[in-house]
Amino acid sequence: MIACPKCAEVGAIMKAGYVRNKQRYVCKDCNYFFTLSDPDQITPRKKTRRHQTTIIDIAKSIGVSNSTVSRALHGHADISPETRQAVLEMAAQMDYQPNQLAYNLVKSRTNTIGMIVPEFTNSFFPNVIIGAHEILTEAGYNLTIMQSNESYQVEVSNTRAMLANRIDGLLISLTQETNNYDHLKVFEKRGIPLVLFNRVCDHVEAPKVVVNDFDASFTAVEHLILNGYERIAHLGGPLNLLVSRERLRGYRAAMEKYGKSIEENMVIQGMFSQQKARIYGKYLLDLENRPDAIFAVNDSSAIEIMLMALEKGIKIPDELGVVGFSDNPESAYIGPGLTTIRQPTGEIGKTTAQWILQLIDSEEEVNLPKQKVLKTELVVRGSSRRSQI
Amino acid sequence: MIACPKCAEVGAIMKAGYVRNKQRYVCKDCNYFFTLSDPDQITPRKKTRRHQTTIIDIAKSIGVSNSTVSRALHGHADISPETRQAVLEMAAQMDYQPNQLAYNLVKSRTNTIGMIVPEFTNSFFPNVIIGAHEILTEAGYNLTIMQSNESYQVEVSNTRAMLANRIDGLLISLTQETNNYDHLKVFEKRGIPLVLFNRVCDHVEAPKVVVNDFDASFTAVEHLILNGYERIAHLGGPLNLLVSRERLRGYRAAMEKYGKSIEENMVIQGMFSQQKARIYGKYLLDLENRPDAIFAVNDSSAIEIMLMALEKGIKIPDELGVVGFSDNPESAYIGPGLTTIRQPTGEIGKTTAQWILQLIDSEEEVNLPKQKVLKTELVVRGSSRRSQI
DNA sequence: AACGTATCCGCAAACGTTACCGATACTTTT
DNA sequence: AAAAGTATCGGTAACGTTTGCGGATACGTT
Repeated sequence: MIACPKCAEVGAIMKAGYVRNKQRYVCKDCNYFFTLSDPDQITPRKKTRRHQTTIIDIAKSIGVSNSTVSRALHGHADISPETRQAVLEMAAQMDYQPNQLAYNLVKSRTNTIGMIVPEFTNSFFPNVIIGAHEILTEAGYNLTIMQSNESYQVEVSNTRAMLANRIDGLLISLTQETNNYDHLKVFEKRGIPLVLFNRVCDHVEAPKVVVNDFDASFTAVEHLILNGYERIAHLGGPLNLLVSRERLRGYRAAMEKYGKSIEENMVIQGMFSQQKARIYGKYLLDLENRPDAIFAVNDSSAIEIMLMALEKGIKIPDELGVVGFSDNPESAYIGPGLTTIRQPTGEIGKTTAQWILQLIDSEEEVNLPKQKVLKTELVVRGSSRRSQI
Repeated sequence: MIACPKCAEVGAIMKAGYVRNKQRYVCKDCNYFFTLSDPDQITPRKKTRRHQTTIIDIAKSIGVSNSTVSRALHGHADISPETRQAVLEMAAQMDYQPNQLAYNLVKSRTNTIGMIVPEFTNSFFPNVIIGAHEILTEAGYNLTIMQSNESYQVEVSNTRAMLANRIDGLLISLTQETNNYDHLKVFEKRGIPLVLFNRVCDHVEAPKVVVNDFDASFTAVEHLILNGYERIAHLGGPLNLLVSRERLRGYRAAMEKYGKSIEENMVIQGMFSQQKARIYGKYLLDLENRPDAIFAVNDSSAIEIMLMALEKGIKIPDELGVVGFSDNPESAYIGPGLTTIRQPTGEIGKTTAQWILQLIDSEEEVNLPKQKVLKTELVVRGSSRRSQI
């Protein structure tokens, strides 16, 4: 018969339904509910996962407490040289690897900086990453990178993941689609440092690292004008990005300064993509009265246009001047080299990283400048160097 | 006077040393040790860090237990629709973000795949990353990337960090310096899946994703030979990398097949770096009897050599044929386009990622093939297309 | 009534570390 | 020798989740 595990009574046991497919009993005497543990089903959940040696293992094997081990491993004070030595040796012997997860949980910090970039296809962001990586590694931080793939949705989900993983700070360059910034404001609210770079926006209270897009754009267009081009088109980026607006402003300013009239049908703001570049390029080159120069928002668009022009037999730079932006590696090598604006990509990364580190260290509100503007450089190559008229 | 906090005795209090620079007392009566809490130093560690709402907060505010909240949030069974609804609403209202760290700790998994690459400067690895990223994101995994910067030391410390962060799997492409593989064997021992790609090695039991380097190399050299080049030099990579050895083998095989004698002073194995490429290039081009073609281990080296040759007035492809490896973006645009081997970078990334996912899912030992070889493609451009003799 | 069943929820133990607060056992000073 | 100081160690509560195991209620069935 079945006996009550509590009062050892035998007579008062009654069935009392099922729990998880196991017969359940109740002892009417002591009102104790119970099920019979199935002896067949011994150790039902065995540790399949190999056990990683923990601090406790070390502690046990040399007969000290885990707090002692912890302190010894971290070179803390309050530990005698002998025990420290013993702990370190045992740790090495047992092949101990600290569990960062537990550490992170208790310290509420991860020593990890997150970075979200829209794309990897151009050389720009990889180079920024290299710069940031250098600084962060030096400071003992890890860098985890995500790619929003120019999609707002992905960007949002990326920030969520970053948040869930409790990164100590976020470096982000926005998607060309991004119009809503609530997902960034969450970081402010949580007090997690945030630095925007390159593709920045207003509407969010965070430091920004950019280049002097206005000046660069102005210089580029001025350069074209000084080389005798008159009817200069601008193939710009999406206007929700500050970069695009600044470059547009620079373009307009330069045109205005030199008294060139802007033909509005030759100012196009579009998305970044090869396909779009082809479409807009075709449009511009097929115009009744086509421009004699094009200032494009990036090198890949510029190159796309150059290739189309060459195909059509339009001579560069004589019949068409082209200037790009960013100085991709291929730009130096294409037909007549592509004149472009070189951005200090490594510097951007470094600056961004340094800034986030400062924000993390300084508990609250250092009054740093809201924005840092790095200098670009006009690289003149064949695509715009017209024999002076 | 000082009173004992326990027995309220006043007479029997004596000093009893210091703890952390604070005077310590003992009550001789009840043998109770204590320190005086400094009233000035009120709330010494105030919660500067903003409190993030936890599951417990939600539980309290709607009067259920935290286990109920947890189950509700995860769409578990055993929760009534009403409570689930209430929990979800409250979670949204309180702006709850799950703490992945705690989750990771209890589940012993992080849903994160680590990736270590030697460099970012060429387009190769970024493209691999794009491919891997796509697959992993789709499967709900995060990808965290580290850069070993072609340094063995950094690679080791990267693997340590990955280990500490308890990644679920590692994708790695080795440094050109890497000769010791103990840091990878740790992963085997721990049962953490590992996939090598591109820069792989023997000596470690893990799946490898590579391209058909031998065939590619053979094809490239054969192509040069068929274009009438006779004295073909090979600028290879460091021989501890399998890639380098395979490419060298392919080179030798092709030369042998067509009865070309190999002049051993024209076979150079060196490190990947622009500087080295320049040095070796100068050496080759300055040889008494210089080669009439060069097959280089990568495009940047090849381009470096092309530029040097052009500078010296050596005509490409007539006086010098050049073939590279990888098809960097700039290779299509340089002077006479650079003939090169296109690698399926995206595919490499995808394959690697798919493989690690399989390894994670299948508990132990699926007998997958040990190695996957992807196909490359010879891209013929101007640098090797000699007018047939 | 007495018993059986299904549904829903709570308790509490992990997960591995850190850090606060004491507690020993000595050594030194008075 | 008593009192005070020093150096070194331990106990244990967090950190925020998940989850196995039971408990409790409500309802259906003999």
